[in-house]
Amino acid sequence: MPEHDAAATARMVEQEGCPIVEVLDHVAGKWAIGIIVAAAPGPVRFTELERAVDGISRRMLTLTLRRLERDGLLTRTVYPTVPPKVEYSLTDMACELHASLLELTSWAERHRMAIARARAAYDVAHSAAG
Amino acid sequence: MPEHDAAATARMVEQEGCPIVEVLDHVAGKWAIGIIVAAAPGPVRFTELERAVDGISRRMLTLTLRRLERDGLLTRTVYPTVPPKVEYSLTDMACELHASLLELTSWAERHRMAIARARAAYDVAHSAAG
DNA sequence: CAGAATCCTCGCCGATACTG
DNA sequence: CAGTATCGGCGAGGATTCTG
Repeated sequence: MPEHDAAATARMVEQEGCPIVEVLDHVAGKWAIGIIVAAAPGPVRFTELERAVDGISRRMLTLTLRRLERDGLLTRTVYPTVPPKVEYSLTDMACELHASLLELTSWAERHRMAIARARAAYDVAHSAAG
Repeated sequence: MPEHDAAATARMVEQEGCPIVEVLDHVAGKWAIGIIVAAAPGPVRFTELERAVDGISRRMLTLTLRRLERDGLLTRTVYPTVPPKVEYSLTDMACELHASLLELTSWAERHRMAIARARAAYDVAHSAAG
């Protein structure tokens, strides 16, 4: 049983919706970004995502997929075959999001070196001096 | 004492830089987005940020500011007056990021209702049925 | 293949109190 | 005004094991 707070959920629907900070936390969360970007080209299977996202554990992949599905960003399609086959696709809502997320990962890729250097500089400055 | 793992930091600088997932986790983290967006128009003071970011505690504001400064996204300027005055500004690197983050918050704003509804729907579907 | 279940650890994060 | 210090709960998240 997930047992999410039903009262809180009802309040959200009747009022103004989900708090922005919570939306962003889900949608731009540590693993969600990679998953959405990886799922954008088309239906993707569980194991493909596991390889694509890099560093994610099976557990966190499952949990994040469930949360994204609950938020209406992913659709989950089960094919009752042996072995089982499950495909994840972005909803229209998530497709709209995809471009921004791509920009984000592109930015991260371009600046990862600069960030590493900034950190090292900060660390020496704040260990030697007070 | 921050005591970050110096060996790991050195490895990052010499090799390919900071892992993307970690960059994204910092830059698009729960509070970082709001802070960067709020600081984009120009130098912002601590208390302005505290009011702007909505829901953030003084502690998390401080910690997130420090982390963003360490990553080279914010510059912190202290004016030795009484009472003290501290201003935070985005670095060029962070300015580049700002546009993407704005798109993100805009998306979140537009879809918060839909997300709340999706959740409610998911919850009833997965409590009644198996 | 695509998970569910369990255990355990670590860091986020709020609450509170104190300071230059 | 702009922090720092400390405590404590709770959830993120890895490792491992089991399953239809």
